[in-house]
Amino acid sequence: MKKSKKEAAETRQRIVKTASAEFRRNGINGTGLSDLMAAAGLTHGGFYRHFDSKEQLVAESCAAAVDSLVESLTSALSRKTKRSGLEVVAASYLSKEARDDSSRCCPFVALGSELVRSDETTRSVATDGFLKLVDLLAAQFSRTRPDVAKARALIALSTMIGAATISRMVTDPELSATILRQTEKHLTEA
Amino acid sequence: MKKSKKEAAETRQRIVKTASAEFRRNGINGTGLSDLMAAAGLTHGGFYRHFDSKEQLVAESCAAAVDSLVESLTSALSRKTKRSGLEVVAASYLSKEARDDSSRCCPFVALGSELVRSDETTRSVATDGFLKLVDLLAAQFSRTRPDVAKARALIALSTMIGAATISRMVTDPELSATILRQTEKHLTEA
DNA sequence: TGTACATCAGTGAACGCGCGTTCACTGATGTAC
DNA sequence: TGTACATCAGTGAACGCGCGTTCACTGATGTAC
Repeated sequence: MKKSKKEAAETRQRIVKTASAEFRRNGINGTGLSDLMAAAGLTHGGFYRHFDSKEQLVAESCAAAVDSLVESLTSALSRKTKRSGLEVVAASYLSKEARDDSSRCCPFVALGSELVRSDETTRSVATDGFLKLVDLLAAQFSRTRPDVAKARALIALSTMIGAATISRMVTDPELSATILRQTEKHLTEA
Repeated sequence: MKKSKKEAAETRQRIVKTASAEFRRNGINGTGLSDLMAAAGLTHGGFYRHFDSKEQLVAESCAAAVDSLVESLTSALSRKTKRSGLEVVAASYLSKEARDDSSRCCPFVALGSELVRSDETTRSVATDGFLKLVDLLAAQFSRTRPDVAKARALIALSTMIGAATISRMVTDPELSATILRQTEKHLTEA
């Protein structure tokens, strides 16, 4: 049953990609390794050929989630429109579609309070990921002093992450929509 | 071993209060009923004399956490200072002390992404709690149209919740402090 | 007011279950000669 | 290039553990007469 090195590398990548979606969808605690491996088309026994522990996969899939978010934001930003960079990013964070598609959303929105309780390595990976997002957004504030741009980006991201989290938690659909709308308006008018 | 009605009611209250701290400290999934009951000075078997399920306790302790937060904010706001209401609230959300004391912090910061995955009842309780905080903060924006004050409060709370969550997640102490400081500055200068 | 009895808060053992992890095994892959 | 053998990706059963929940039991409380 042994697979070639190339196949094994593809399998590993598939597990990380699946995990990055499943963790965001069902939470870290809510995603068992058996279900996760099944979702990747494998049985659970093979997991430890690729990873030392579940926590290691959490860290890697958090990094993968950030990378795919950065990629999708970069691609949206490269489509030249009349909208500012911040408008594009805010629309991506604060649309109803993003709110309802947890498997593809920002990992800090989907997993925020779970990441806070993750181990040092995972939190360190999450920190790097957050800084990547800060840099990406700060770069959109052209003609602004770098330190000011970074502060603005940091605040805008915190605001979007908080608003997106609350908009998911709330049971009243109207309130949820209001949170998204008002926050987007606030960010793009300032 | 039966206790009087008064004692039983006190016990129930003690369990909710303990849970409200323990859930915030260790997360909902990270807090087992045995440990929780032990922390309240009881054995786990008695739990179901007071609650139908763990989830019911989650809902009640979320409400209790919001109530105690509202109380502590109200008390801080009533101490007349030169600071505006928003300044007082922001200081309370974004101080290092608040960041490091998870058992007493805002439940949306401590449990955000876990509450999103909780059941309808819990999320409904959380929604009511969020609206209480919105109203409390909106009331601080005097001489402002009520709908504008509510929008401002909603955005300020989202920002504080997002920033506080990220400041806890991040491994770099300097970055964590910067997030708190810049966000507080941003909120109180606007 | 006193007595007999039902109630029920709290105990601690036990339940089934799913979790993360381990392991013996299979058989295709990769390597040494 | 062909052959013998070591490697190891993936399988599926099994492990111990802690979880939420249930239950028989105890004995003080509360109630009916």
